[in-house]
Amino acid sequence: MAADKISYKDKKVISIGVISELTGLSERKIRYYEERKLIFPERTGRGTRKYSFSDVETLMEIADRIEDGVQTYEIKKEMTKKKNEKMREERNKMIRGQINAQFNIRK
Amino acid sequence: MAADKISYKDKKVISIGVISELTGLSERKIRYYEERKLIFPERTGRGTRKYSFSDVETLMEIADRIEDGVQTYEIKKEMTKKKNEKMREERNKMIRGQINAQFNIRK
DNA sequence: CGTGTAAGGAATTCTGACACG
DNA sequence: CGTGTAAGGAATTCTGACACG
Repeated sequence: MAADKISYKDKKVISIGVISELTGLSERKIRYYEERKLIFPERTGRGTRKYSFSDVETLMEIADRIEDGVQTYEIKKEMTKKKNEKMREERNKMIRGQINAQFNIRK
Repeated sequence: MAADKISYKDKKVISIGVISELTGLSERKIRYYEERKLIFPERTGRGTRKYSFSDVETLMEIADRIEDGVQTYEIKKEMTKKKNEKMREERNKMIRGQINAQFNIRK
């Protein structure tokens, strides 16, 4: 159930034309942000890019940062930082969970 | 928030080629089920069909029924019936909610 | 009835490049 | 650096039709 919801948001099924409409960004911009490693579409068998709803959100954030005059390289650093913070959080949650499990076993 | 989740599942953004891959159905079949009013894609400005993740689920159900030898007309009736049941349920929930609200006001 | 296929056109997407700055 | 654009090719999608049954 929960896995289903994740898959809708992250499943790469949207073509660049629709992404362009959804984000208001030109296809040129979208391809350029990929070149700068800010976005990672999948490719179909014959090379067409496919994006997810998550990618739409990421692109909106990128567009905001660009508007603020931030360079793609800086944006990439920001995004990496955010991702690491999230991973640390997840890890801590897991460790806490395991500690609790230990206590429960001893009871 | 809740509205966001609905929008991902029901947002029509997927082209027929991807839908074909996702469902394993030929494009011919997918277009035919539309002709028989079982599925309702949106169209982009220039006429390209766009489907949602909900449509993927609906198509899988249709494929199952077809495999059972059920005709499209019957499938349509089944789907209409199911939809009506769901709407009755929703309505009852709402009425119950309003009755509860009435009681709360009197308290 | 449900589905495959060949047909021709229109729209989409792709890449590499030139341009401006 | 970020983005527009013209260029040419390849892949996608669309419709209406013929076929089988």
